[in-house]
Amino acid sequence: MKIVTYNVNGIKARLPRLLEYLAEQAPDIVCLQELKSSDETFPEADIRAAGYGAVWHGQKAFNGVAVLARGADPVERQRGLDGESDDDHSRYLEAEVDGVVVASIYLPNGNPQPGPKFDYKLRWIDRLGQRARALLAEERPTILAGDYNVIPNDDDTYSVHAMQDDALMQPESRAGFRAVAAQGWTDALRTRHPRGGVWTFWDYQAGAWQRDAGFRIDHLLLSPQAADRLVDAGVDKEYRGRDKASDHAPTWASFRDG
DNA sequence: ATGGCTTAGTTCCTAAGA
Repeated sequence: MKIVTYNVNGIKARLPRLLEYLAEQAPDIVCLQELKSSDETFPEADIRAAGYGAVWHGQKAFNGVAVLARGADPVERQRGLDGESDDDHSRYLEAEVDGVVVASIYLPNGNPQPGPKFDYKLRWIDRLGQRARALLAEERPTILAGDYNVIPNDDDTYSVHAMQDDALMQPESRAGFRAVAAQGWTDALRTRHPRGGVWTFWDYQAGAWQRDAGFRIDHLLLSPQAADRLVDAGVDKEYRGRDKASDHAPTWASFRDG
């Protein structure tokens, strides 16, 4: 089983790329972020025609997350996180597919920092941690996949210097991410690339792709029951270089059948 | 770099992203 997290940066603009990816890689489960589409304009028919069922949590222009499953309809478990009743951002969608619990996560960017957007980011990480703890208690194969907007380690970026003031790698952002992981989650990419140097995002600006000036912010966190089945993990980097690509590349983990 | 692209909506400019 191959599960992918893919920040598409606009599902309408990216639909040809997404359908191409589904056809070429045939992933079993895909967690999408940054749909930038309302619920009403989500391209359900195109995705279904490609052989995938879907659940989605949209929002006009910004944010938006979805879970796709090949040859199956994901069963929604929860949309949004508890703990902040006036939070109207579509950033969390949890579903069950074929006995596996999956969440598609779009953690707030948090720039500029310091400031209210950074404070929201840190609160959101805490709220995610509370949900993650409840999920661990279920003792099931569970995967929290998404754009965490956190660079976990210094070797997860092309340049610590260039990113040192960015919300993505502030000590508080890293501490929040590590606190969630330390509950008992396994960072799938890190187990396969323990010395870092693997990127999932390359900025559109300043020739970042051409210079390979990227960093790792898209992560798959695995419950112990999922980690036990982990076979491999990586980044489908080639898709970042294609015409009209997202600034993120599809990031994946593969599993033995349970 | 207070922003070099890219996306979407209020479109022929502004806001947001990371």
